[in-house]
Parts: sequence; C-alpha cells; structure tokens
Amino acid sequence: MATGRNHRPATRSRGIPEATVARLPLYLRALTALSERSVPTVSSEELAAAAGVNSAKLRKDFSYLGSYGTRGVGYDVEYLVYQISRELGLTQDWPVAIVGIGNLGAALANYGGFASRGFRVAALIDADPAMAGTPVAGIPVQHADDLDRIISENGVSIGVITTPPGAAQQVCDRLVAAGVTSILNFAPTVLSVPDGVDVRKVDLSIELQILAFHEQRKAGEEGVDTAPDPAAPPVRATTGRKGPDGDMPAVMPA
Amino acid sequence: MATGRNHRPATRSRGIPEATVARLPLYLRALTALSERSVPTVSSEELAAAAGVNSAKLRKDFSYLGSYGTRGVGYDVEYLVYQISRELGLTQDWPVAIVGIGNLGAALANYGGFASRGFRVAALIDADPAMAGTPVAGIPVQHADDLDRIISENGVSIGVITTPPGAAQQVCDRLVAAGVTSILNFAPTVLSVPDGVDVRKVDLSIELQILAFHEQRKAGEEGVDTAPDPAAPPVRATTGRKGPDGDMPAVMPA
DNA sequence: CCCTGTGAAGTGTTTCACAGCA
DNA sequence: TGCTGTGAAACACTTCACAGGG
Repeated sequence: MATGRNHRPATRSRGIPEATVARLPLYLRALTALSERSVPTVSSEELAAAAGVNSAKLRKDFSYLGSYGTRGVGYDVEYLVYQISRELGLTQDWPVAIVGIGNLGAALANYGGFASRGFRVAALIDADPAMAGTPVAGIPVQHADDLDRIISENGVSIGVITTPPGAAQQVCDRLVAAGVTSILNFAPTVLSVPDGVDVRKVDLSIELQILAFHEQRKAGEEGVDTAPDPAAPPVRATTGRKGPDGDMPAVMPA
Repeated sequence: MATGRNHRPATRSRGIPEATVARLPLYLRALTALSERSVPTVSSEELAAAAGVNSAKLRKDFSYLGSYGTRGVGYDVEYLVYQISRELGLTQDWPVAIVGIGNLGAALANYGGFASRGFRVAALIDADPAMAGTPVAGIPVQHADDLDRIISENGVSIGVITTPPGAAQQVCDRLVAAGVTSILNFAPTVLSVPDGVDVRKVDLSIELQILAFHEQRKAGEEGVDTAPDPAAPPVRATTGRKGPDGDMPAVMPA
C-alpha cells in the first residue's frame, strides 16, 4: 500500500484485523455462490475450501465479527451474507468515479462485477476534451475541468485512478481536495495523501515481478534442493560490497 | 492469495521474506527513476520516501539481499538497480501469455508498462473463433484450442487469466498442464492449482470492498472517537446468535 | 559525524488444540 | 457426537535503537 492512513493503532474494542478485513470479500463471494444454489448452511471446513483458506483461519476471522455460527451445525448462509455485507459497508450504495478513460479505465467501466454489491459507476472523467460526451459503457465521459463539481454532486467518496503515471498524483490531489477519502490506484506511482485518506493500489508489473522472483527460484531449485553452502560469494574488486551472488556486469542489460 | 505453493517454510539460508519480495519492485521502480535522472547515490531515507515506505524497513529489506550500501554515504543507484533486478529474475526475459482477450485482456496487452523490464507478451489466446487472427496491440489472437502448443512453443511459464470467472479454472488447468507454473488471475474466482504452481490474484471488487469497509468506519467515526462501550448489542430472538451490532432485516437488501 | 546494517523488542497474523455448546 | 469459538503457542513482520565502518 502507498502512503496513507494507518488504520487506528488498534485501540482494542471494535478492531477487526486488517488481514481479516481483506478476506471478508472472499468469504462473501463464496457465500453468495452458496446462497444462489440455495444452500441453507455451511460448515467452516466447506466454506474455507470454497474461499481458498483454511478453516481455523476462517473461524478466527468470524470470531472477530461475533458468534454467528451454531456449534455442531455450521453457519446460516443468508445470515452470514448479511452480516459480512453490513460489516463491509455494502448495505449502502457507493458511487465511484473513474478518472482516466483509456484502455484500462474503459475496461473497468465495462466490467460487470463492478456494479455487484454496493458499487455504482457514478462518473467517468478524462482530461481529453475530445472524449467529453462520448459514452463509455453507457456513461458519458466528462471533462477533468469539472472534476470538483462532479465529485461533490454525486457524493463520490471512492475514486479510481487509471491515468498515465505522470498524471496520477495531480489527479489524486484534486480528488482529495474534492472530498474523496478512498482511492484505488491503478497507475504505477506512489501516491501521497493526507491522513485520513486510504489508498490501495493494483499494479500489474509488481505482481508479475513477484511471480518472476518465485519462478526464478523454481528453475534454480531443480535437484539442488538441500544444497550445501555455495562457495564464498565473489566480492567486487574496487569496494568491499558483497552480496550472496552475482557481480555487476561490465555493461548493464537494457 | 488463492490455493497454491507455500513458498518453502523458510528453511533459513537464502530465504527472503515474502513481504520483502513484494517491496522489491517498488524499490526498483524508484531506483529506475533516479537512474534516469542520473542520480549516482541515494540514502535509505531518500529512497524510502520515494518508494513510500519507512527507512528502517528499507534497510532491513536490503540487508536480506546483502550489504550493498556504504556507511555514511548511501547506496549506489546503478549497482542497486542491477542487484534487485537480478534478485527478481528480471535480467532474463519472461514470455507471458494472456488468456481471455476481452476488454481487460486487450487493455493489458496494450499496457506499455507490461513490456518494461523482462516481460514480453508472447501470445494472446481467446476461445472465440471470430477473434482468431485479429491483431490486438499488434499481436494476433490465437484460438484456445491451440493453447498447449502455444505455451510450449513460446516457452511460456507465466500466464495471465482475464477470462470470465466461469472459464478461469478450466483455463488454469490447461495452462498448468501445458507447463505454466505462475499464474496471475484477474478473474474473480479462487483457483486451485497443484503444489509448485504460484497464483497471484488481482481483484477489483475485493479492493473496493476493503476501501468501503474503512470508508464506512470513517463516516461512523465523526466525533465518536473514544466512545464508551455501546449499549449491549441486540440479540436475535429465535437463536442465541449475537454480533456487535445490527440484526437481520426482514427483507434482504438486493 | 553520518548513514548503514542488525540484534532485540514489539506488534500482527496464523496455527494448534481443545473446551464447550447444540 | 460434531463443529464452533478461542486461549495459547508459533511464526512473520515491523520498528527501535545503536554499534560500527567509511
């Protein structure tokens, strides 16, 4: 996550751990699927499997919300759907504005799952005057000059940034000034925001790089599993710098 | 994260903490920007600010890679760029296949930052025969029937899934069968994969729901900061179920 | 004297294992 | 008996604070 609010240093009481909050949407999705299949109750084991976590973790997570299960039986699906929805704030409607209607912004606007449960694309905003008025996913694009008005008129408190990286911080500042207090950033930039504003980021290239890291390990791992300590690492001639492996090449790779 | 590999239970030795791995791309990005501005060295404080973390964390992170800094001075930007790139496996080329060329898949294919450092879109795959041959971002879309061949011929080990949720698991299975061992999943589905396969997910609606959770708290927080224990929570009449607040409504909200 | 590198302390998260209730 | 709810142990991650090298 970027700079931003530090979610209250857990003053005890109503503090649900961040890790738990991040899993609630997963449980909710699994429960919604069960609900659609009219399954009345579910055990922690079954629900955990559907959500891709282990059952102890799930039970601990639910224990932070209250005692919503029945010993010997499991959880009432409908009841739990409601409780988690309420906890996540999805029983109300959240108007969202997307700023930057390029390929990605348009794709998000068209994304069906967006509207699911509580979220509504209230406005599309772009800096290109040529786009103003053009409908994307049935919603007319508005010009960035009117950002402030658009945000307040629609009561938007959640903004999605899909601009090029160079514009992201400026857009962020304007959104915050207009009253937005939660931002989902798709631009590959670190956003700085005042206290009280939440930023979450979605970053394709970071995810790929993390995968590449593990992928590389897998390749090197083949047969060399419990390898004995490799020979002492090469040390750079000029300075005393040392690392576990690999020295600086004469020519940097492009 | 979905089901998947458990990244070696930290057998000590060369084990870089997962949290550190997830930040390396952030450092790399900040360093690349400095490098482009021809900045020769940077202190942990400066670099941390640019990456949006605190300096103690950054120094600790770097300490897992080796001793790449100079006391009293800081870090050599070029040298560090190289070391982190190498650690992340970005000194080699990773051919990536995108499966599911709808709005999102096309947007990702067009996304410039994709090709940056080590990644190359090697193939676009879709199940719609009508799309076969159509170029997207200059790359012709191929039919899903040939998935297996496409993956092996291009030596793809990283797959990106941008299909509708219903198709995701099946596509995942086929990718894995074809030799893919890292998957980036954009579909809102829990994927199950065999051991040794990594899955990371990017999920818009989960991120929005997490933001909504905090957003809701902010709204309720106004002036009620150190509120004394609220009155005993209402208890559901029929059963002994109890939660911190809010009972089941007569009619579920749509 | 400045800034890195790192033990040690602190905090958060996961897992274990079982008491207790339906 | 079966499954939830939860203390307590184990583990992971972050922050502190300072020794020590350039």
